[in-house]
Amino acid sequence: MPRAGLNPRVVAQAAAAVSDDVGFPRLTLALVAERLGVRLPSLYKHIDSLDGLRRDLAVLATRELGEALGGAALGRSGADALHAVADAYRDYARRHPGRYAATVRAPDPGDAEHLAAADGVLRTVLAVLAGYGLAGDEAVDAARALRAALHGFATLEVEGGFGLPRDVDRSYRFLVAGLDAVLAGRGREA
Amino acid sequence: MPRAGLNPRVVAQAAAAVSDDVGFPRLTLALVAERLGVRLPSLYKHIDSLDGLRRDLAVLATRELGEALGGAALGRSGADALHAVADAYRDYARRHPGRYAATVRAPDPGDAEHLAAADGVLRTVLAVLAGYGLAGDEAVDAARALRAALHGFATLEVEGGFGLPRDVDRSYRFLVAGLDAVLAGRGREA
DNA sequence: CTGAAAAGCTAACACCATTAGCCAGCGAGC
DNA sequence: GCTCGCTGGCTAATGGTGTTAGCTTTTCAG
Repeated sequence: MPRAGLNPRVVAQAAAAVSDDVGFPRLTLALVAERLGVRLPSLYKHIDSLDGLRRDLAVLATRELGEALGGAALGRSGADALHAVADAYRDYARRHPGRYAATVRAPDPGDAEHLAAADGVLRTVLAVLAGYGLAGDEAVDAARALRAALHGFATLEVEGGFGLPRDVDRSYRFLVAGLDAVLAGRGREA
Repeated sequence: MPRAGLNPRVVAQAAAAVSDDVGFPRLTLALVAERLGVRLPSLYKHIDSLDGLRRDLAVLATRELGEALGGAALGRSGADALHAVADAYRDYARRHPGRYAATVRAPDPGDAEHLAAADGVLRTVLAVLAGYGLAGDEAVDAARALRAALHGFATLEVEGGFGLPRDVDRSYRFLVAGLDAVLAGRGREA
């Protein structure tokens, strides 16, 4: 019997695929093993536990999200950058709902790899805010507000939380326009 | 052996307590039964399934949230109402994190009870927006943006997603001030 | 070619959700 | 006040899941 050639990275990617298919809360070792054509206990040669796999998935997804945001911000600034980054954020959540859900997991303080991934996202956001003239404590506040707005919208959209018939794209543009207005207002004062 | 005197409402309340204790994802029938001093299968006389219990909890929590928001809005208008409602929203999420997490579940279209609970929340939000002169489609956009911002902030705060040392209360005030500014700007135009 | 590390396997266990079927408490009505 | 029937709780059993232990076989270094 030839070997399957697994390693932690491949297993995490399979977990990402499963999570996107069935939803993050229904991610299960049985489904990951099935997708990899392997018996369930074999996974334990490459992961610590289900929770460990969830952490690995969070790192993978956070890294991907950071790359997507960074790519969107590249070569842009000001409102242009804000729109591109916000679009990239929403796109990632819609295209990879399971991965995105894994993203909300907070890194625990000693986890350098996870912290680095989260820092990648944060750096791009702070760069966008710098384009509005925001820095220091105020930039942290703005980054949190921005992330809260984007995360809340993405979650509610993906989770089907917008019941009313109003077009979601329009509401999204309303939100981003509002974010731009707030940041511009704050930036000018600084 | 005397009876325990359960009913669907009592079971849902126990589920709410468990969910606040251990977190919504770790809500389990075993823990609910233990809290009620009853064997696990006995719960099935009052619930349909674990998923059904999660729905019941969502209804309970959404109703409570609606009442909290409605109470906060009572007798206020404009920015005053916005601040009160936003504070009540954040408070509810912090005091009842498990219940709050249940809140994100979208009602399925045929579920009148759940829809009514969600409508209670929506009505209060729309009333606040009316105080800014917003109505119609624009009010729906604003309601979504407002909910996204509050939900995103609450989730990230409760989940421990704010890693930086900056005071979270200050960031929260920044967010609400921004919301007020956007709504005031939009309202004036109308 | 050989030996040892690593990868995948089977077997076993504990925990959970769910269903079937039993028995006891309790109220309606004679 | 007694009985009948309903209802609420129970035990037992099943299938699925995460986890560990221990075995076998592939694979690669020397």
